[in-house]
Amino acid sequence: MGRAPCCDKANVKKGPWSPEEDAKLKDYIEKFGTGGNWIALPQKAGLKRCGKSCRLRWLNYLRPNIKHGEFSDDEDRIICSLYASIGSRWSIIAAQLPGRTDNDIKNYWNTKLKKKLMMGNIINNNIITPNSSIINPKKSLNPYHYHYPNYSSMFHNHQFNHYPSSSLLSNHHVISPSPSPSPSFQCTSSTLEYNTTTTPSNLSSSMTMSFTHQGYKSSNDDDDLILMQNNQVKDNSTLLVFGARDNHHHYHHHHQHHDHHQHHQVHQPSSCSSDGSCSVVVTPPVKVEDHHHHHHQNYGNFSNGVVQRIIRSGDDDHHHHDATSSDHHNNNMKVMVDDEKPSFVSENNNVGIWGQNGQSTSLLDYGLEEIKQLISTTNYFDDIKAPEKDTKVMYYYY
DNA sequence: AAAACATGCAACCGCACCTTT
DNA sequence: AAAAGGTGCGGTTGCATGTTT
Repeated sequence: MGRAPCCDKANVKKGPWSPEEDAKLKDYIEKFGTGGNWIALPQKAGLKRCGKSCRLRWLNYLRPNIKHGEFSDDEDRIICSLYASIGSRWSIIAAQLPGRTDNDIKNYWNTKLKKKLMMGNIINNNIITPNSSIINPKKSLNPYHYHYPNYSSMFHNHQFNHYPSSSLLSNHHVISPSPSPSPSFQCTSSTLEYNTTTTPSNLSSSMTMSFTHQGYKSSNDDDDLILMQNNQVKDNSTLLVFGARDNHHHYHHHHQHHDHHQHHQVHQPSSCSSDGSCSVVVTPPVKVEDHHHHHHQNYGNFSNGVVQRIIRSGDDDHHHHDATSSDHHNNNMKVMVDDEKPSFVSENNNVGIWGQNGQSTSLLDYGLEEIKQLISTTNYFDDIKAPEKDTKVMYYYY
């Protein structure tokens, strides 16, 4: 049995708003406010509209300081980066863009920005042939140390990377991320308590790799840990891993993993490793301002196109209080990177969140490729499937 | 010129969650 | 404690407009 409709559909107007309706609604709200009750508002305001419709019209169009029109480069970057870190939580993303509505951003992303990202770039010819094997990042680091003022500059490069369709998911290429100076930002309460300032200038390269499951399963079937294979990283690198194992199916799969409203995964890139360690820690996501939720879904795994955090060990993790499924066993998974086959080990303490010595990397510093990766493993190319056991992750080397 | 197709965007819908009774 | 009411979110739809054939 479904719930009762919020209004009498038969006596309610639908479709576009007329200027008269707009005026009525605007006048009423400016005089009396919403009264905390959208359902009752249309009747009081003399509108034959559903309360939800009034609310939407007000929030998305009529309320003051709504910004329409072109998105700026900065806005693009913020949207991209936040999308990479928290997925399609449009309301949260909108909170970072004054005057923009979630609906606006959502539409913009779906119709333009995503396409820009997928089609409009690979940077400065830093393309490793699609069929190349795993790249030794050491050889790739320095030559690809570029800086871009913003995403827009990348969009305009138009140096297309003509992937064969499936290679988007399975092959390896090196790009230069966009270590642009990014604005710090603060989220409102109930969103991300995140306030950061700087972008490392030493971000040097990134690459994608494929990984294969090695049979590890956590207690939760969805929490597949991964092991790297053929990894040749050897230096003081710190890695960021972007998980994107597509162990679900199509379009909707990530939605069920959104515990939307209160859970917000925070991706916390690390600062430069300076202690000689090659270790990387996969931490579970952070739950922010969660006063209400008690069921946690899959936030610690590599599905659903939401980035995972990988940060170097040795730092304080004062935010790490959300026991997601993947860390029922271990608070963290640690990836040891060395000459030999790397492996995960548990790491139960000293998890760095904000980087070392107060240095932090903005949430807004995701590279283009990372976002593309996320797009490609969520819903943009539904027809492209990774092999069953493959997992795509993205690395950042510092 | 007009039909077909593509695009962008405002608005709607169902659902999950929160609050009130 | 449970049901009902209200809110807000993300996904989807439908239409107006633009573009291509």
